[in-house]
Amino acid sequence: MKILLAEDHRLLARSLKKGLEEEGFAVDIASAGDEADFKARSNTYDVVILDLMLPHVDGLTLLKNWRSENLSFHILVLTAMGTVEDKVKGLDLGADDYLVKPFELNELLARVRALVRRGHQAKDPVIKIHDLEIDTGAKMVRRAGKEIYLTPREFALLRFLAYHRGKVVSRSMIWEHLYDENDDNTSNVVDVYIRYLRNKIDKNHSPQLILTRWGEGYMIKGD
Amino acid sequence: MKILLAEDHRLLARSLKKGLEEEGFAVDIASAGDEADFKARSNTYDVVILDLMLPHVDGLTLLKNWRSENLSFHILVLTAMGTVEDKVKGLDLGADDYLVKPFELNELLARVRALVRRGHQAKDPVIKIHDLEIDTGAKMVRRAGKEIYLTPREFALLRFLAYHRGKVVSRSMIWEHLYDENDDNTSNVVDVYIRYLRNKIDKNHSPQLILTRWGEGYMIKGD
DNA sequence: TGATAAACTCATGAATTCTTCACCGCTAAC
DNA sequence: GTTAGCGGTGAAGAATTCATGAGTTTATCA
Repeated sequence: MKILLAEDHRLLARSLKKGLEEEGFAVDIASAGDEADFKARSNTYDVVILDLMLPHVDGLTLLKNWRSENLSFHILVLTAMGTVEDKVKGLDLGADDYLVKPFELNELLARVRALVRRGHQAKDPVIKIHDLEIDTGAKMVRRAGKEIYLTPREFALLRFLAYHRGKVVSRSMIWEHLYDENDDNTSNVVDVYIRYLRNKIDKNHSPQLILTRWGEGYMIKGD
Repeated sequence: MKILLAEDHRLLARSLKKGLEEEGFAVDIASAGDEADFKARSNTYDVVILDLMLPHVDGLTLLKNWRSENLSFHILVLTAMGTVEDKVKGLDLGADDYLVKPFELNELLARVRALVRRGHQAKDPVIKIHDLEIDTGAKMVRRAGKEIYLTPREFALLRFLAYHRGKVVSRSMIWEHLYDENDDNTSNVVDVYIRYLRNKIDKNHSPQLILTRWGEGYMIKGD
């Protein structure tokens, strides 16, 4: 299992490397953005641990590029405490997991292991539900073969539903995933976006894929 | 299923309460240590979610006391990131599970469900009684293989009965576990919901699973 | 900076669920 | 057998949740 650790802070990087190695991983370190990019492309890593604050090339940029090129490794993003927006952007841009600094080594190890596991059950970046295809890499959606344009939020919502297909997801869960602040959520944005999605995806099609469970939340049809 | 949420931070408490309620739990909130202690002793909770940083009476103290008195609820401890010692102490002092802030709602819900299950010595999230299956995770009910839709309250009632299968539960017990501290009861709602349940679950089936114990309450058949 | 798209808020009506209430039938006890 | 109380039942109204259309703010990009 090979891991790329893109972390600028030398001391932290070295101690994480040590911890990961004790766990049996092979660890490369990149201390700047461009270096991380180069290494990520020239080796085959199982997991890339990416600090968003990197010199030379910004972590978010890397994330975006890697994802759009559909590289095979999973990405675990590290963000500093308080930079909430990074977290949101990170997840939107396709990080597989994130961790807020400061964290415990054990926590990091657990999550890396989880990502490695995930990576080995050859997963298709394209989710298919009936005649709906969601290409999570290219951010492309098709229904009955026809391409559909979704705005970023719409796509994020659809992906979240699709990821939990066959299960009811509550508004709170959706809200938490799409937004960050747990503010006095009196708004009905989620409902509105469900409607937008239905207009683009379910309208003039059957069966309806987006279902409502009264008092519980929404759900996308399973297979 | 009734839950006490001992969390000081108002906004977080409210949003967690909402999330838990969408899951079908009745949630009381305590925003200070002494309040939590009082409520925990004067109600019968299935799970107490305890933030260790509480005003007035410290969470660790509560934990220690409750444990030494062998109270019946399970305890899920919330700790702030980085306070490692808290975590260790928490587990040593007998918390049943812990969660480090910030956490995802999904994670919390999963753990609470697990604790509820533990409290009733059920390790399978699917409860089976004769040809009735209750999936407490997916909130799905089947009788004789056929899927049945239940409203949130109906499901909550059935789940409560199922967890106490083979035992008689009084109306007041049912009422206490289905509603939170802000509701007061002078009606026969429980009877009415029993009827709704019977219509959906017992009608046209045998044997009858929901039994009446005259003058005592209701009971669902054991195995 | 203005034009355009996206994100969000708000108000309203519809659908569904929740609760109450009145009345009836049944059970248990005298 | 009578009776007092308990539980069952149907229906109506209250309350909650959803769907929807339109308008407002915010972000994006030339």
